[in-house]
Amino acid sequence: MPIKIATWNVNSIKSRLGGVIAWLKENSPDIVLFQELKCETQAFPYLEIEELGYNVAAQGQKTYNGVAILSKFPIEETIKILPGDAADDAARYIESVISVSGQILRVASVYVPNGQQPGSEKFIYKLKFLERLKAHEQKLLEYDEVLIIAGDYNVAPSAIDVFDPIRLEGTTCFHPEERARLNAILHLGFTDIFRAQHPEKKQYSWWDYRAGAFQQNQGMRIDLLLASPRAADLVTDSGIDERPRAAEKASDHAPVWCVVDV
DNA sequence: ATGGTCGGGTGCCGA
Repeated sequence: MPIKIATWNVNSIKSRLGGVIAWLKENSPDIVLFQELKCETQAFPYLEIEELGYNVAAQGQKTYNGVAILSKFPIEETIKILPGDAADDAARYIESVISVSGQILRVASVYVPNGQQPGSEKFIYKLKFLERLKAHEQKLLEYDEVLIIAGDYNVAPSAIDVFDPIRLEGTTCFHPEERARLNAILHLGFTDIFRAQHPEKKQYSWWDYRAGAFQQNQGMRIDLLLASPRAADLVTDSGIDERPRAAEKASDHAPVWCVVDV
């Protein structure tokens, strides 16, 4: 049974709701992973989303961050924090077990910190967050499940994933320390679904609002769907839908999707 | 060109 899974950094669910609902209606993804809700949990537009046939698990906070999981299938259990740092209460991680006609699927929506500038305190927090994510994903791999951990990783994996790799080398989202930590996650056995399916394709998932970056296609591929070995074996299709990025009042990220035949 | 444009929330911060 083909299951369509999408990840999308919406950059404020409340200001994006019309476009998000239109995209959900047009594309009918079965599971959707949101980042950057920018609203508190109780302010999530549950009614409007549930009306489309989704169950919702959300973890928000005031002003910043915020992640959610939408599923047309029952959500069995959910955790709302990334283990490994009890002092970190930022709403950057949510993970659910989803039951698809008797089969178990585990998905997570992750919003990796942007990191501001290399060397800054926020950059160190980003690197530590990626290490925490690796430790958790390593544990999850032991379950040998169909597992997809997707979201805004805020790291472009390789030179092909940024519009000017020479100029951008060493800058935020394309720094060797970030790539090393993302690669450490991939080396656990995760597959970057889009890249595995489209080895040569230069396509981005994020474009800066400033300086006409989208119009000039000056972007980065920082929104990733990472599949466990069992999930990777079931992927039949994937892509990045740039159309919503061209719309009025667009998020600066495009949705990235895949199909898993469970 | 070391800028620029967004959203949140009400002064700037984060991206």
